[in-house]
Amino acid sequence: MTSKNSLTIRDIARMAKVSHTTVSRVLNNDPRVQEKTKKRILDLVNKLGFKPDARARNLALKKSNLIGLVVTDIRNPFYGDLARGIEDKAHQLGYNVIFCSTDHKADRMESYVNLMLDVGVDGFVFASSRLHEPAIENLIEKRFPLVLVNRKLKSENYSYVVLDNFKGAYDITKHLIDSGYRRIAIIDGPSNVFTGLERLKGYQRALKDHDIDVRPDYIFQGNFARATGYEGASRLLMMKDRPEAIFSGSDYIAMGVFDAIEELGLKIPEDLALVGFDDTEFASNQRIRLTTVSQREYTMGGLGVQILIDYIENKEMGYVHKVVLESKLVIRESCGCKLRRNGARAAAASG
Amino acid sequence: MTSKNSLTIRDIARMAKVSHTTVSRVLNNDPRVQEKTKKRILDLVNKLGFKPDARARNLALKKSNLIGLVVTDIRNPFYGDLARGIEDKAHQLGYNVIFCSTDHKADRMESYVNLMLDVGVDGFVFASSRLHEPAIENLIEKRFPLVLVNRKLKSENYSYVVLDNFKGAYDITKHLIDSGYRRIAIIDGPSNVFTGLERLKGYQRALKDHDIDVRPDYIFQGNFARATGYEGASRLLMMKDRPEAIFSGSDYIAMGVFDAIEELGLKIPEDLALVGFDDTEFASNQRIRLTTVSQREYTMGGLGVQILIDYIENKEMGYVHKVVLESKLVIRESCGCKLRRNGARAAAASG
DNA sequence: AAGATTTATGTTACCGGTAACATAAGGCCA
DNA sequence: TGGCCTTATGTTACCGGTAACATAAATCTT
Repeated sequence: MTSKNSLTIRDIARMAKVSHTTVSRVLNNDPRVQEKTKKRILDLVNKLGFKPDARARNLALKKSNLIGLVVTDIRNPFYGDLARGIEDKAHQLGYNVIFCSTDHKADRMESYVNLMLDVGVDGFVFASSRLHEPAIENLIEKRFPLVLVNRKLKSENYSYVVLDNFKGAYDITKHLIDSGYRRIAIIDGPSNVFTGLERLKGYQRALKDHDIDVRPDYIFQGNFARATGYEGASRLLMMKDRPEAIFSGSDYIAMGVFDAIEELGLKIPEDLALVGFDDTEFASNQRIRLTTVSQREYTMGGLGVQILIDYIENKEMGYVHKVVLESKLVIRESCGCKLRRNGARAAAASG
Repeated sequence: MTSKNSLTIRDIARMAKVSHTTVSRVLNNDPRVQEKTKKRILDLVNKLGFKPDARARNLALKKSNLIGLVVTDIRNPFYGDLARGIEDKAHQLGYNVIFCSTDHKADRMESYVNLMLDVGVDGFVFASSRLHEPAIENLIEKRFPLVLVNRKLKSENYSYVVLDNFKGAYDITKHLIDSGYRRIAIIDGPSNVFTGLERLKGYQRALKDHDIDVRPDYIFQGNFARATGYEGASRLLMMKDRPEAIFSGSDYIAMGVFDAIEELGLKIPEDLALVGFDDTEFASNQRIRLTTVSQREYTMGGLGVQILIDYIENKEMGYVHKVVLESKLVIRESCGCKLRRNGARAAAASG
């Protein structure tokens, strides 16, 4: 072969003096073939290094064993972890993964979905989606196999695997409150995205439950990226009554907050308590020690494809799986709770 | 459709009262169709939302427009960047990308290559490979389209895009020397991998060129991961005449070095100078400010696929492209050069 | 031992596109 | 006005697998 293996099962058949169907049977482990015939064919196949053409098989079976993965940006380590979880499970189940990054742009979403549909993917894992996403809703309506991971839409008629973002945000905000902070700001992703919205809600609810005013000027929204953290922190820390604590909607945002803080010469946690969300490698670095919320994105990804493939392979049972994973608070140093525990107790008692 | 669009060009043809070939022609913008016939067909296609079956086309054309990307671990941000560069360029050229992570395990490499071959990829981008990699060498021999990115094999009969790793390592080591350090250790990836080997060589050569002994006990090798950095630094910093400076073969390794250093209560750069390689987001964080070597992995990825697709589409001109990109030193604070410049000048003059 | 059943294998159609090769109709030219 | 060329479209085969159905030989029944 020069690059296309030009041998076909008919060639093998001719050489083995059988019909091509028999060869096909051998290759598919069909029991209806005599042992010695099977051996003769297999020997030839091995000797010649014959590989059946996947394109032909795909066509005949109407199947590609390909899964489309849609993320916001594969460069973001969060999606890297997710992708790896998906990849491992998919390979284990005999599927390959094709991916694309939408950057949250509607037109990219649209065209990538079409591109992947063109390729003939058997199903989709969407890890990027706004709360309202026509391209996805369209597929759901057509009952095309798909699952959302770390995302939800407004509607509920599809399968998803998400973390309990609301609770994660609530818990970490509460942790700040319990540590004695009152002036707590949030730098978050957009609220037209599930995670952004839920984290904002969790934050707001935690404040309300502890009789702390939700100040609009303590809410900064952008995307989940580092630049947003930098801008948000720069803005917030210029205020006359600047916050004592910042809850970043993602560790990546927190990274940007660190950028700003170092520039301003402030210390964490002494001058500002900072917490994040995701528990990325960055957060666990000993120089950073960011208190955050653990996501288990690898697990989410794995669960997601598993559900998807299940659906692809037994689509008659078309019911929907909704998985909500528990969030877990990961307490390190950046929240300053170890410094302020005593004050916290007092405050909690009075609240 | 339930998930498989069951319309075919023959259905459209029947409705438009033409032959299926005419429909095929319209879909492929073949000029040999009358305008009004074309319009009639196009109207039907749009009205019914007809999409030609990619599997059938793939079979007929012996092409899949799919590229296989092989990385070590997609979770590693370095590969994330690379993947994104590849993805963007591939999409732009009408290709999709399917990926897998080998973790540098030979059997995974072998089986993933086969899996992707099964899918029918038109070519490969290998961003993971040891210096000797039978699975890849095998493909090269068969003249299967492929390109290596950030990796080379021992042989030279294939296309690749790499950074000048030797020079990058040389320069950054020299920078440490110029800053006045003499006891310089290295924590590197394995030397059966191109990048690991070249970086080690660059380091050694820089020392030799400045009449500094290459001490074997200052060389710690593992993989390019964080844990290696942690272990290496822990070991090196326990030595009686511990190094004044550490060159980490990757920023990710450097991250592990930070872990160890914080635990030991040492300061960077006062107690230890630290430099990395890759210029990841971590390195540029203001809390970290790691001096490192910029890789331009996004660019490398893009160039890589471009060469690959070129080859796929005009394979007659089967010659090989060898691209070596310039490395660039990114000087931040972790190397301590700003503190020691003066001493450095003196040392350089005497060396 | 004849008919029923099982086993091994072959024949043929099909999946849904593309493409080489007809063919029929209209325009052009001498 | 008949032959030639061009243009629009159709016929048929093909890409390389899978699968339903057919058939022939071997084995099992009774």
